Amino acid sequence: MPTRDAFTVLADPTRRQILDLLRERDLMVSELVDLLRTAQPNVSKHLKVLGEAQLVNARVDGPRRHYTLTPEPLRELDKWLGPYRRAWADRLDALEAHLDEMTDAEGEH
Amino acid sequence: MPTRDAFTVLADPTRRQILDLLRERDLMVSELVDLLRTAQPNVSKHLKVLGEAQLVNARVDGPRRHYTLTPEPLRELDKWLGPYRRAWADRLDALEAHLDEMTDAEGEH
DNA sequence: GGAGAATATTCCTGTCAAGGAATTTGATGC
DNA sequence: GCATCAAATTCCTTGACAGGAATATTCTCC
Repeated sequence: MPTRDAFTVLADPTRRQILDLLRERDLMVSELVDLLRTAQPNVSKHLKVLGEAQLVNARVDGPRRHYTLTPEPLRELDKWLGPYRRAWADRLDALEAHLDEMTDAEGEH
Repeated sequence: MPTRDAFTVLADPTRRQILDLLRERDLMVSELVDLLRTAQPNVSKHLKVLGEAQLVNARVDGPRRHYTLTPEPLRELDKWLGPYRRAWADRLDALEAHLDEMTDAEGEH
C-alpha cells in the first residue's frame, strides 16, 4: 500500500478534526471517540493513516495509547504554500495600485 | 453537487500541477494540455473543479480561454496552518532546550 | 452558413477510500 | 487462567472521483 502524501491525508475532515484536537493536548483513542462522536474502529483507522504520514505518534501506556501531534510534515505543506503567498501578495499590491490610480484620476478632473 | 473544499481540491496532484504552472503566467487550455501531457477533456474537467473552488478564473478570448490563478482561497489554508506553525515552533524550542540541558549537564561533571 | 479550431460535456469504467458491524489482539487485575 | 477494558484489524458495502473515448458546444473566418 503506497503511503499517502500530506495533501491526501488532510483531505479528510475527520482527520483534520483529530489534528485540531491533538493540538490542544495528547489524547487517547477513547477520548477522541467521545469528542468526535464517531465509532472507535474509524478513529483507529484514521489514526493509523495519520501515523503513516508521521502526523501523529502513539505513546503506549498499558492498554491505552496516547496520541501526540507531530506537526513536522506540515512544514512541507507550508513550503508548498510559499510561492502562492507571494502570488496573493502581488495581487493585493496590484489591487491597491489600481485603487490608487482610480483615486488619482478622480482628483484630476 | 456540493462544491468541494480547498483541501479536497488540492488533494489531486494534477490540479496542484496546474496551479503551479499558472503561477508563472496565464495559460490557455491547449497550453496546459501540452505541458501536462494529459488529455484535453481531463484538463478541462480539472479546470472546472478549480474554478468552482475559486482557484482559477477564465478570461474569454474568442474560442480560447486564458486561465488565471486566483490564489485567495489558499489564504484559508494558510490560516488553518497558523496554529500548527506555532505548534512546530514550540516543538523545536523544546528540542533546543533539551539539547542545551544535555550540554549543561555534560559541562557539570 | 459551413468548416474547422478550441474547449466543454457526457457516458462509461475501474479504483480507492470511508464508514458500519463484527471480530481479534493485547494488556491488566483478580 | 479468566473476565474485562482499550484499541486494532478484517470484511463488506457504498459513494466519489479520475481518466479514456466519444460527442457536443461555441466561436471565427471565409
